[in-house]
Amino acid sequence: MITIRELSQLAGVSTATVSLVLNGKDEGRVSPATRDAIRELAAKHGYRANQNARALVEGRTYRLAIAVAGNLTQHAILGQFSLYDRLTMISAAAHAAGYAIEIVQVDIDRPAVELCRELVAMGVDGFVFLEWRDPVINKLLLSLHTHRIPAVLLEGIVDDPDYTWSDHDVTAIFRDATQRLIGEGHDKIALLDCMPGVHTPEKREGFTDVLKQVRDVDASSWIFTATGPSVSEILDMVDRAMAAMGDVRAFLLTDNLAADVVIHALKQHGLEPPRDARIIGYGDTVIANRCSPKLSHYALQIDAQVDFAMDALLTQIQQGGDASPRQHRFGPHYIEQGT
Amino acid sequence: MITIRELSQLAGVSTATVSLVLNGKDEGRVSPATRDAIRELAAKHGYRANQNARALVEGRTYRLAIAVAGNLTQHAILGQFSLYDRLTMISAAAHAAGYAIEIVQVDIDRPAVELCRELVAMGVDGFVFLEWRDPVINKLLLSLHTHRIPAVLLEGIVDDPDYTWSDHDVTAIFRDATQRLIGEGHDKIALLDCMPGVHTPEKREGFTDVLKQVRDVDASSWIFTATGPSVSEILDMVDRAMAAMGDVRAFLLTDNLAADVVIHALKQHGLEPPRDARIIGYGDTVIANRCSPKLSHYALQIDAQVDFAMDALLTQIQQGGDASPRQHRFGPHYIEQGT
DNA sequence: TTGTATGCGTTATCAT
DNA sequence: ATGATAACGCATACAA
Repeated sequence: MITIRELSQLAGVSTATVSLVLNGKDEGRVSPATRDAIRELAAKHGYRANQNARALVEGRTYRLAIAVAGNLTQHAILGQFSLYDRLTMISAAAHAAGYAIEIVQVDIDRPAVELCRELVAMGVDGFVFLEWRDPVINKLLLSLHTHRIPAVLLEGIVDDPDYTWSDHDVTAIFRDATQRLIGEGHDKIALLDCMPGVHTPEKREGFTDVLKQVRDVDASSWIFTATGPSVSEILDMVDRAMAAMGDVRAFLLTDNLAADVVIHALKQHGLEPPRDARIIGYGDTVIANRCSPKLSHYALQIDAQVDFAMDALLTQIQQGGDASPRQHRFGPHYIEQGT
Repeated sequence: MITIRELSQLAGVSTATVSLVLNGKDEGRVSPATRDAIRELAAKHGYRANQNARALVEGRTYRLAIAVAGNLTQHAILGQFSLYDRLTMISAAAHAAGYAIEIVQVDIDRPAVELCRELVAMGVDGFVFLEWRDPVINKLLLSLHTHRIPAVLLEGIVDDPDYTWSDHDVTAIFRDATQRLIGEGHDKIALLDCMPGVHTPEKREGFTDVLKQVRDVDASSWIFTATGPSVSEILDMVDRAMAAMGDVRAFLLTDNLAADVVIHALKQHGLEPPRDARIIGYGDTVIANRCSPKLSHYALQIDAQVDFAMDALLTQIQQGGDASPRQHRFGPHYIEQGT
């Protein structure tokens, strides 16, 4: 690891000059000749700034915390399937900016005051909250806000305009999906809610609203629910759907997770997607790609969300808290595949 | 954040004394009175050492990398389900020792030389390799070894005694499981291999060996395979097992992931576990707890493995590479539950 | 038993 | 346009 000092000796200039150049702060303060020489030298020796020295002098830690909600009794197994992807993406974005991360499970059953204290005591430069549906998030964000510690909420929404978050627009997505199926000429559509409790109102609203507007039908009887994630529950749900609306050939799935089982169930009813049945899912693409045929679905655009959130977070850190909060709701992003 | 200097002023001693005490290096060098006073003061003000300053002076980064194998075309979705747990545990252990982490996806399809260079260039103090089954791990470990960068392999085995790893003893586990079922009086046992390719030989060996020794039967015809993870594949596997050995009531599952589907399949055959059928699984406990009834299984003991690996890694970092490598193979750990 | 001094790599403030 | 130099917080060799 070559240091800025060695670099300065090689270039025959001072460390200050090198620092200016390498941080892009040489706006008409360093001659183009020396600037180019320094850059070339740095590239040649593969110079990489020592983040610890930088952190020390800047009074930061160059560490971020990724906070995931959980509790002791009930693991967030459902959302867990692709948490790994999210963590990897966040870590990559952090790494690119010189940050390392810490992953912290926050037990939401504990008193909020304690949680706030612990989060602050972590001594990180910023927080990424991942998939928080629990209302305690508001208290945590407020606490961090008063401590002037930047934080973003990834895949979640809070009302207060002071906070930064990004999410996808669930209602818009299910609206778009329903419209798509109608546009394809389907008279009947079944909404298979295989993940009740997760954005259930938004999903149903998008579905029923469009059917009411476009077709003037009350689609509430076209919604079928699996109370749990088990195979038998899902099979039962499909059975009920087929029993209630025998000639339905279009299905909207509230989470890709159940796709494999749903496809199997449809086959048992003599329907072979995509030939005999049309299915659209919603959720993680990696999961949509697991079933055969691959599931057409609306993606969560995690990569775009991570980009947005990390950019907002790092900006806030850099500007010392007087950066304005950002919010973004990602619209429908449809991926056509086998079904 | 109170510093060592402020602490020293409060205690009326020098920073050196405080440093010695707080790092436990005051072996008969500081009077008990001042030592206690310093400790009390530190606790009172919640002193936490600035890791960046420490890192700077020690010439370390206080960052670890967690390297996960993957490639662009095929995501490690199967193992991914509980990667999140592992990452969280590792991060917690790292945090306790003052380390932050970076998560890096290593594309195993790329040239090993490139990968090695990139890993070294990360500039971390150590590596945790998570669930590597690809032989390229040997090259990576060798490269890091020559660069004197500590590394451990979690849930994996390499032959070379120079490397540090921990894993569970798959053969021993399936031996134990088979013995357990025999001990319970089961004449016939079906091995349902729902995850071919992952430790397949070890699993089969443990199974057939015990049945050969104890019962003198050739159990190779008692092994049934699902070529993929899909629901229909697994249902088909169970169907074949039931067709081939109609009165079998004991089932050994090569991965908990399929438990839900297997239970469903057995119910279709009129078998209600645990009343009519006995099932033992293998794998992550969080997954075993998802099905109903909960799956009895052999656990991976990830927490113990993380403890072991992280302790080994941190020791190696602290001792500057002349710490001896450690290996450990965790034996069977049975968890009795609903099935 | 305790204190002083030095240096780690960087940024930023002043001179020059 | 560039160079000295002072911090930042800590660990440690050395002095007292």
